[in-house]
Amino acid sequence: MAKINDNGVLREANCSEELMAMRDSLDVLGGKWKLMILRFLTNRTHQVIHFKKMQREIDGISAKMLSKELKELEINLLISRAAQDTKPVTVVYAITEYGKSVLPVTETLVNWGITHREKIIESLK
Amino acid sequence: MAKINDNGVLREANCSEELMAMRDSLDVLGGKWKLMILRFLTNRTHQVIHFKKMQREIDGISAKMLSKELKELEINLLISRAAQDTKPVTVVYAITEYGKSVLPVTETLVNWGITHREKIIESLK
DNA sequence: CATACTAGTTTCTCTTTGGTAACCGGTTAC
DNA sequence: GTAACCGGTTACCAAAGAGAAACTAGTATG
Repeated sequence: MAKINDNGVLREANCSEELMAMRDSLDVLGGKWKLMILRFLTNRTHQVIHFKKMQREIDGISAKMLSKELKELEINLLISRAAQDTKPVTVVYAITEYGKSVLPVTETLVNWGITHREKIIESLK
Repeated sequence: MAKINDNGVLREANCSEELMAMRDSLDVLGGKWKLMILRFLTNRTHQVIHFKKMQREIDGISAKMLSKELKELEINLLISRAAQDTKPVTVVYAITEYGKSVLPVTETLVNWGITHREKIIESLK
């Protein structure tokens, strides 16, 4: 859309809008852990996921970072948090319907990572 | 693939591989500027792009960061750098064929950013 | 009573990231 | 000569990111 000519004028406005949209995305999804957490929860919609389970299964994440990232994801309505009256207290985290809209992003990143690794291995031969 | 049962065992192995692939991607593409730069260059394949032009058109990036990020992208073969014997010296940056493989990633991020902004605006009404 | 579990929080520290501004060499236009 | 342009680099500094470890509170188990 709005790609009427190729001299760059209308295209440039379009491009800057695209970069702004990407900046919006990166502000919410950027950083070391957020997309990892979202992907993890998306893959486990059939399981009940607790804090400690996530910490054990997402490689390298500390309790501090996990806690902080979960809060931010909850504020942006990408995940839900539900404390249970069990003993000891357990908290169930899950991806929201809105959080599932991020799936295409993590999907492309997973695919790119796989082909990138293949390329690196190929280049070492 | 490998989704033989739903008790979590085979699925989990698959998931951890996915997270590793995403970690690989984020190591190369993560950070504040790399995907922005790649998207910018992808959109301008029909134009000659110099350092100063990028700095002017990628909102908020400093010469220091641009220089640093371009080096890292070049090392990973995602962009090419070609110094021209003009006066003053100009340097032409372009996306490589391999760099174009990142297009699906930036595309999903652009799309998600657009719908996310729409959602935020909607929620303010 | 000691230990262990969940779900975090707090403190301390180090590293990374990132911005500003000055600067460099070379060239060209006024 | 001086100012301006290109393509950066360097120095300085502040803020954020991130890890390790200790710690809290409540419950339960041995």
